[in-house]
Amino acid sequence: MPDPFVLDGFLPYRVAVTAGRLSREFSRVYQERFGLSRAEWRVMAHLSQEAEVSVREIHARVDMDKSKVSRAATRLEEAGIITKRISDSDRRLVVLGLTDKGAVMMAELAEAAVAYHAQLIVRLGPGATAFLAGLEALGDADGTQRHAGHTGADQGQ
Amino acid sequence: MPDPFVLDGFLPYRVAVTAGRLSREFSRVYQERFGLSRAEWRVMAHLSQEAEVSVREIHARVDMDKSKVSRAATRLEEAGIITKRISDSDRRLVVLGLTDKGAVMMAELAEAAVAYHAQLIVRLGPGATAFLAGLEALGDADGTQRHAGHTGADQGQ
DNA sequence: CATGCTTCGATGCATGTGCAACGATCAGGC
DNA sequence: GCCTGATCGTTGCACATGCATCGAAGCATG
Repeated sequence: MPDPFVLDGFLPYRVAVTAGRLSREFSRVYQERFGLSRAEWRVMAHLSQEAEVSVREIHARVDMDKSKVSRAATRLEEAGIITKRISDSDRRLVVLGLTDKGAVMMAELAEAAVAYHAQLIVRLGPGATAFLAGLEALGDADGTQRHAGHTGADQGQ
Repeated sequence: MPDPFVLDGFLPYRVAVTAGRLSREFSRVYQERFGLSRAEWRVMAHLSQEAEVSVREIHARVDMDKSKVSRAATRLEEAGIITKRISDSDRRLVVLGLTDKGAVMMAELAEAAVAYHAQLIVRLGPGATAFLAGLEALGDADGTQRHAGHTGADQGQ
């Protein structure tokens, strides 16, 4: 993209479109199969990484407002997929954890995720490593700029 | 990402987070300066590429529901930034165009966009080309799978 | 022209979302 | 202990979003 503005080459635009497509593509797995929303899937995914995660941790690490995390957690709890309990060390914290039912679901989801990811790597071909490095570069650069509090802006949609 | 599922390495997740960050970062320009929403900015951006664009064209080319495009266009028209008129050749089509005021705005926005894009290229360093190729690969692969009508699913998050 | 089918854009409606409170809790100074 | 300020999660509210639907218009066939 030289001087004139060319939308099709504008990076935020292209990344957003790609993100939307990938997200939508994979969403079929958790939506059609388990009826999970995207927010719910993200909470589940975090729980698959660590047995117990607080709402705050999820909120801090990704593009999800804390109210979004909170509501997703409530829905998942009502569905018997996760548990919510007050932390012993800090009673302001709400600690989330998978139920047995949730663990079974997550195992299946993880399998599907790994398969989908492998498929994407194939699409990327030999440039996969460079692509990941690019994401890192963009993400880190942003991390450098952010500091105190957060801007309050919102999600990508 | 080998066998176990690792969220931090999951591509749809990483791309979505990066997209959100870039989008939010650049959104300050059009939000704080012109009070545009993201949807409105996208419509404007399309109009900067071609003098006249129909709602359909914007909807077809990106992750925007036609109702989203329609409403964004209505707001922009009310703000005196764009014009809407019925196409002569096909009276179902609504053709959008920038007003003088809109053109001035877009000129400034384009300048900011070009500057921001250049900044991102710097962040990417020598891997920029490979990163763009990766986006292409992911996007095209998806494009290969889509064919007749569209799935109906929309927008990310 | 008449008929049936498709496409475009707008709109009603239910739901999701971000943001700003708010209560509860914690940490620190005194 | 008491007070002040900060942090965490929830909730109210206004608004955006997606989806289904609708009317208007095109397009094809006869």
